[in-house]
Amino acid sequence: MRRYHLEAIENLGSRRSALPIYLRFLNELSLSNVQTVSSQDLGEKLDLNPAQIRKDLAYFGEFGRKGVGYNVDYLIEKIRQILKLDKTMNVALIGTGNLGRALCNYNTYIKDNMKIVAVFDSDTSKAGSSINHLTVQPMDELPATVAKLDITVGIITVPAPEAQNVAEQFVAAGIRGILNFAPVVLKAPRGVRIHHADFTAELLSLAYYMDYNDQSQNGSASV
Amino acid sequence: MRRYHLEAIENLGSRRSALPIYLRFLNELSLSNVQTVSSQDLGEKLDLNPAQIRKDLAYFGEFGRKGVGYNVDYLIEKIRQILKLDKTMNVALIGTGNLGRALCNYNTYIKDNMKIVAVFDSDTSKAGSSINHLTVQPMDELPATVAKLDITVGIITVPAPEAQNVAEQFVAAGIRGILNFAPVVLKAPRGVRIHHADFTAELLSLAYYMDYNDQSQNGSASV
DNA sequence: TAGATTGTTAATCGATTAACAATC
DNA sequence: TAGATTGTTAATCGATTAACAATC
Repeated sequence: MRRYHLEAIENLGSRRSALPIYLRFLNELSLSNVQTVSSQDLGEKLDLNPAQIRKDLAYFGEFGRKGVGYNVDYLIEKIRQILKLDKTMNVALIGTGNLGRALCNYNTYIKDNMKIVAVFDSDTSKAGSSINHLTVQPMDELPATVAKLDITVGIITVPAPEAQNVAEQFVAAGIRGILNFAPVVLKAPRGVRIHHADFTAELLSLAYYMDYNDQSQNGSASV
Repeated sequence: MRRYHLEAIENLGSRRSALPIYLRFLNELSLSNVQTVSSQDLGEKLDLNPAQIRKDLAYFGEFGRKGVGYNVDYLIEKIRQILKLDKTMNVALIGTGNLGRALCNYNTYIKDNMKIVAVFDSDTSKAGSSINHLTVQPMDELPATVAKLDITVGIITVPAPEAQNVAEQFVAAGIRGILNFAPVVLKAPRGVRIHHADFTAELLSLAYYMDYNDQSQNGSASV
């Protein structure tokens, strides 16, 4: 009786590696003036298999030195290059509910390379109001603003039923990547990348796993 | 030259199935008075392989009828049982920044089975202020409140450097599951389940994939 | 009955891990 | 030199998909 599949929902870290995750920890190390790190160290801290980390990095180049490890600052530089974090991207956000406003306030920059430069809401009564130095615009200004400000990324924070429609307006306006917070699976044409930031799914599965943990305490199974 | 690994960051949907995702779509169908659905239909809508969906569901029981498909309402009921969505869980949230406040306002219920019933902030000057009918409490009241209100789930919306510390306070107070929004990998003892809702990692990898799409348009590769 | 669709086995595919030669 | 740690190959493990008998 294996729990073969729901395991795949897994919390981050254990499975599926990710350069962004490495980068975050490397930045910490750099701040603490650590100069060198081994795949062993990284693996321990991030709960990953060292072989996996070496393989991930080796895929993009030879960044380490045998017998020594990885130079922290050099590795940071390389990963930033790979992830294209050098050039800043302009971001438009649609949906000025609580979550949308939170993101706008988060910082004008959400992470080093992403900057929210325009905010929209389909509710025209909201147009003209101000969020963290940005003026909320009506939807019909989207195409012109995207072109004018060279916006390449869109963030969707509208209610689920509106999300697909909003995504299509982003695509029509020429956006290349979308981060979707609405709890629906969105479709987009090839050439437009959609990432989902769906914490409601994480919450829903949490209860399941909490009980699963109960069981494993009564004897069997790992995790 | 395969992009073998970063593919794993993938947007939801394509790989790794998940009962919560099925449930969401089934609920839509139910609202539209659709009575029956096939793994084919589900697969098309959710961008998943029908065999995968059948396998996922079959693992928990025989919910379908050969030659017919799945009864929507029956399947909803079963999935809700599996995910333990029947009983409500009480949730405490720590960190009343923009994101924390957004979640509190989201609804007193965040999803059917989770209810934020207490809010904390380590900044004692914030204690006593009110967010959506909840009074912000100082951290030292956490253990007593968790016990009194039978809180089993914790949400972390503090800055990254504080997150591990906050998680440990949750654990000490007896919480069983944590949803972490801070961009760090948290450690917790066995028996405590941690899920990550890390949209910053999704954002960071977005740029990488947007360029990758460029390349695939110039000839090669799938995805 | 003929057509459809499940549940499940078998085949494929891909990802993770172990192991080790190369080398700092 | 001896010890450490990479990059990478080979072995394992697990997940995805195809295929099909069972059956509605």
